[in-house]
Amino acid sequence: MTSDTVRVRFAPSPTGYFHVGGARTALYNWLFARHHGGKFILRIEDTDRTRYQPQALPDLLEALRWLGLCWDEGPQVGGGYGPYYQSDRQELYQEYAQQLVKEGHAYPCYCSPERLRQVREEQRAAGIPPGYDRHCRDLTEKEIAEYEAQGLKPVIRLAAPLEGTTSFDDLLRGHITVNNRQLDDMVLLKSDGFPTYHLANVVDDHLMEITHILRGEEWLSSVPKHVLLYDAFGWEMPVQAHLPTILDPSGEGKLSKRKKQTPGKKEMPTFVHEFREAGYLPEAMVNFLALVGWAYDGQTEFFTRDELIRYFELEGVSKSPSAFSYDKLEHMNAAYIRELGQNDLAGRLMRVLQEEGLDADFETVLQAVPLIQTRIRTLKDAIPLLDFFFVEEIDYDPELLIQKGMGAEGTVEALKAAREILAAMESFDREMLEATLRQAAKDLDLGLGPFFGGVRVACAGRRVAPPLFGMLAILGQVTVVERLDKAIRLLAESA
RNA sequence: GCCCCCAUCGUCUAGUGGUCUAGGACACAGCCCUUUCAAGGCUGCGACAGGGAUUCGAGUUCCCUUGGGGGCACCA
Repeated sequence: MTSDTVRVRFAPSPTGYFHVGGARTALYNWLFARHHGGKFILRIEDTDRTRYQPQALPDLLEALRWLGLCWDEGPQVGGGYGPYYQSDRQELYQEYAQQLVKEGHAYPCYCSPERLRQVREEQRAAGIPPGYDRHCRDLTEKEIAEYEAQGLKPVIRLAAPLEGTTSFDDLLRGHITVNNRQLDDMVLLKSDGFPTYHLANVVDDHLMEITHILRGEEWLSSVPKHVLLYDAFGWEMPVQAHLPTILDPSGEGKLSKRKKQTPGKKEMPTFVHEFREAGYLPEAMVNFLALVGWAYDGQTEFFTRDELIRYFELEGVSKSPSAFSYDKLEHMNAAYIRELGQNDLAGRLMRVLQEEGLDADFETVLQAVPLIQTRIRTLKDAIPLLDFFFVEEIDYDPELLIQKGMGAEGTVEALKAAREILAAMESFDREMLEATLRQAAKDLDLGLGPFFGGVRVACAGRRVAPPLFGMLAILGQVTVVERLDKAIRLLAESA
């Protein structure tokens, strides 16, 4: 294959929020296109009016942009093969369907949905594979005229061969053959005039000169039907590669089909926008997603975008379904956060803090970044480590102040001592704070843990907080003394 | 029920007949470091689904079984 002829497409249907599984498919298509210097096309398959969701399209476009998967042709960017919305291509599908009817490859079917359902039920009851019984396949001109006279709107069905076999090659799975008896006469054009996936997909892939189809494994069993269509049209079928399914972390069932609520467990994101909101970095998502079903050498796990483009090969794509590991994603996200420049991280944290309703200022966040950079796995993890910098009064349970082995009274004494020492300091920088407080602990004969622990809770309102000295320096002497005073008062009151 | 696909540690995977007493990563456990929590360092736990066949030799090839996944719409 010549590298400049590769054309791949990602063709989602706007029926809901954009899912990570779809993102992985889009990513592989994008990587494949970039690797071969080809084109990545985005096509919107909006042919189902009943499932259409208006928020799905903006969600999809935003998610793809967030992940950095820019498309060369498609919505908002145009291209020479448009339109890229199938709803704008209706006449095209109707023409092609009519062509097939004319040539005897397809026929109108007037069966009602009720009849079809009934047929299926009977088949199921009888233990035979469900499928259309080809009731309308050999209608006479007269019968057709009668149906039309009744005002019935037909669907157009493909006249699939009754015998023989159909086979094709999948780049990942090799040669696949099915018995034509398994194929039924699929609907190409619905009675509302819209095409089904099968027709629209085949027509568009041909017209858009798609060279490689990389899509989810769930499509594998409909490829034989597509082969029939390509044959009927006399077109060459693009190269096929069916990507393994992404499974729920339990390994049971597709991630996209998982029940959102697992009792007793926290709800994990599955939509791309949810990952963004949860504080995952797009570069980490891309790196991680690339590795769900693909490996380079089994050793390297961190790749820049350019490295992914350079190394990505279909040959490295796994055939078996893979579970989606949130643990590994978090690990990778944390690693990416650690690699971020301080200004960069601070900027990203600002957005998260503001979304949380905190009145954060960039300077303070930037100062705090070195304290928390190794402590957060997602951007959202920063909230409990930073929120107390940006509120007037912190609110917490006074019980938290009490340190192990010190009791309430001992803690009050330690806090009072710390308050006096801190209030008396002339310079409040990190080094000075560390030197002073360490000396104080020694002088007071107090353990570092309990002594520092009380001050930490008094100033942060939490037992887990950023490293003490840096935190105090950022808070500033006035605030620190105020908070210590309050802590002493609270503890005295509750005792 | 029928059809298709798949099968290495709990998970993601490396492995394309001999270098495999099977490598890496996540998770988990222990130790070190340590003011909390992390990060970091070291160590440990842990897999070729089962059975046949081919071969001097099989994780690697073939068959069967089992298991898992997907599909069987006027949805994509």
